[in-house]
Amino acid sequence: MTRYSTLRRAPQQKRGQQRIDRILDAAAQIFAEVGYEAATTNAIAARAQTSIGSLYQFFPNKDAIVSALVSRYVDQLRMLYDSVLVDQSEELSPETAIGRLVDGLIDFHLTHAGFMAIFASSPVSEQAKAIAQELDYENHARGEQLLGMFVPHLPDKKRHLYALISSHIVKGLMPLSDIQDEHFRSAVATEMKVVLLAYIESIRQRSKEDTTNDQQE
Amino acid sequence: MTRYSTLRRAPQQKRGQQRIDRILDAAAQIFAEVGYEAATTNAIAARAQTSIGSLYQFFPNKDAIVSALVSRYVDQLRMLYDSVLVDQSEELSPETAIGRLVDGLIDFHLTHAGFMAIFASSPVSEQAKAIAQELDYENHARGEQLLGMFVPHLPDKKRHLYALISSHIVKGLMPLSDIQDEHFRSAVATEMKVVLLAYIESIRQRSKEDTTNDQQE
DNA sequence: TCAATATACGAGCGTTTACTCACATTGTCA
DNA sequence: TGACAATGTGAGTAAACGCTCGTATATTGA
Repeated sequence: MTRYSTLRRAPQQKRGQQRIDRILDAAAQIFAEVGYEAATTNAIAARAQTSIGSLYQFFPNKDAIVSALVSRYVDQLRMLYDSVLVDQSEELSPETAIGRLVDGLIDFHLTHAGFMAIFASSPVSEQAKAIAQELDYENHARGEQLLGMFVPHLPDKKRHLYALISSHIVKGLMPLSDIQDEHFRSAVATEMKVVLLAYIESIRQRSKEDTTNDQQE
Repeated sequence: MTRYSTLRRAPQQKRGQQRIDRILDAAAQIFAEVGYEAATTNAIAARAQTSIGSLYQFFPNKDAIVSALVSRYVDQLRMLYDSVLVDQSEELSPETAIGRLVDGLIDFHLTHAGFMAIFASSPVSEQAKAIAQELDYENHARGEQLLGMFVPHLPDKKRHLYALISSHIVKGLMPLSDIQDEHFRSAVATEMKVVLLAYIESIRQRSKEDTTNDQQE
């Protein structure tokens, strides 16, 4: 249920919707190939086998195209998290949860390879930046959720910080899984899990020490 | 000893060199403020209190300005690593080495705040991209060097992978130290050290298991 | 079938921007 | 001091690009 809040006009007929989809697919490709600034609206229209006029029939400007695209991805990411975390029956061990999550995220990034690489941190428009933050926020919020499960009784502030760190670790490692061969990618996946689990373990350790100290005072 | 291999003409007089420096400083500011694409050469010249003509007297094009800038930073980064790692008398513990390194890197990023954030991963030109990879390479190579000290007898391939992971963890966490307040920044620094040390510990552990298994066979 | 609405088209307008060039000023060295 | 080189200047040029608008075609509903 991607929101086209940024559309100039909602499509009324089937061909309108199809054209929008084609434009978005083409845009994703071209952004991935040359980056946001260098991607011309004319090139996007051409790739989508339509005219520049048709493009602007639906999208008020270049920004709106990126926004719609990112919106699409945020939705997919949300679904990914839900499928990994929610539909499981009862208690997950950190190992299996992190394992599934990392595999899922790598797969996600692989599917949208180029675009994510370009977009993740380049200086696109304000509008798009705001929507992109949803993506970061989603990762962070889910991280907090998981941490809450694995390390109970963490003060809010600490849980917030730890989740922020974890999500940025993942963000930093993701690009590694985009480029290289299958074998290398699975090695990266393993390391990503190791890092996160080791970090969680250290959080647990420190949390235990804190409560011990509290009791002493 | 920043290389101006990209200059159109090497400055012969003092004022030429000064102008180049002013232009680079101005460029760093403007890139940080608005990003690479949106930064106009005219704006850079204006900020440097010079004319657009003078700018193009030395720099053949916009790319060359970024390249020179990045070159500058790579050199500074190299010096940072040397000061942290080399001039120490004998054996460093992982704790102190990582501690110094993280503090140094955060300080480095803070000094060049905006520019790094913009540049680190945005789709600038080919020329600049190549030089930026030097930066990544420097981080990776130094990571390998450190790992070699802390965990001897690691196969080259593994040391390579582990260093790659470590450098990308740092890269991912760096942006967190740019934005927020002093207190938050030091918390991030602490976590960064914890993560890296925990990761190194897990590498040590696994390396030990490997050799044990080898002996069993 | 016909009118009304939705969609499609692309030449071209207006603006922005990297970069040039003809000329002015300053520094160097005999 | 004079002459040559180095540096400085900014109006102007050419190209690129986002986007409009007048017009043509397809779809829908009655």
